[in-house]
Amino acid sequence: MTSGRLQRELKKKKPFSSPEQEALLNLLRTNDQFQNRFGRLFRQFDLTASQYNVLRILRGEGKPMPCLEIAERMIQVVPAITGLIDRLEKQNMVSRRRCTEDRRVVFIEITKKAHALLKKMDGPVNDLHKQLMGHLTRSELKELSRLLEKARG
Amino acid sequence: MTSGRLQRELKKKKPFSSPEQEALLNLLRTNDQFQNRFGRLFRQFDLTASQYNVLRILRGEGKPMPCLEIAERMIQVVPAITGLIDRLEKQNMVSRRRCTEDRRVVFIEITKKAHALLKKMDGPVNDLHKQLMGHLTRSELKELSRLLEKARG
DNA sequence: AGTCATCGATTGACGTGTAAACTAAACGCC
DNA sequence: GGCGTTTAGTTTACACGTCAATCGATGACT
Repeated sequence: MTSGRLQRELKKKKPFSSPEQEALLNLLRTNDQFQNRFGRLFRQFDLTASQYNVLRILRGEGKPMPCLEIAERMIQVVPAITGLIDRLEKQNMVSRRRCTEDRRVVFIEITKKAHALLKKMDGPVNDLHKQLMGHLTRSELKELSRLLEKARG
Repeated sequence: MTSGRLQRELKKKKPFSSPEQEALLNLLRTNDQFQNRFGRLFRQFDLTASQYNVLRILRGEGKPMPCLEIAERMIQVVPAITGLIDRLEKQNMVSRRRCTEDRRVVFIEITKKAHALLKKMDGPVNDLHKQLMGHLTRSELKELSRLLEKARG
């Protein structure tokens, strides 16, 4: 009976009403647990998960990006980006620059300070990836990714 | 090349540095998408996901519960529960009652109004479960649960 | 009995996610 | 040129989630 584990974790009395429900709750719970772990790691560097995410996106792009494009890649609702950028700007992690051709768009640029911070974090972040997922075999990881993509699709 | 899908979704230029990272990001993304769907459903009934969760726990238990026990089952940090209960109480979904033997603990009880609301929501919630996960076969669902439990463990 | 540690719950400060309404710039089209 | 629409970004209001600090009630120990 492998299906008892989540039930036990939730101290649930009745079994799950369907495998769909069980998989869903497993997903939510695993995600929650992992996010906590990452949150704690990021906090050691005075960043939140979202802030780290923004910086990663900017580094990956390699050049300044408009606000909206960042928001899209984060699947984040637009208004939230403003405050996020505000706080990063206050910490000198990014800088805003108004585009001259289209004065509606604001370009966000990552600073040297942020670059250095990210570099310092790369090791620990990768370690955590390995720690959270490393005990799955390579084929299990591929299968997990496949199932999640199928679920999303 | 099945691994291209998430990369495309994130408009990422470089491939993932490891299967661990890819699985992790797939997890985060799938979770996010599903939470949005549920959030939208709950909002139609003027509830948030957390509030619904509290009510489900209370209904499942079948009798009043102390605050702390609810918090534990939600994996939620304790202080957040207070406000959550506050809002539910304001909507007459739960009621607080101080325990007489140990005056530190506060028992939370679900109201008839909440019971009726939950009953009305059961159908739609189950439908959404099916919609989100129903296109996976039974054995895929079991495998997904197994992998997630293993990842957590 | 008196003091100290612990426990259940709460409060306050901060960052974030969501929706709705708004500003300002750019575009489209006559 | 002028008018409406679209677009990028912001503000505001509210619900969380997290941490640190608090408060009253209980328990434990001497």
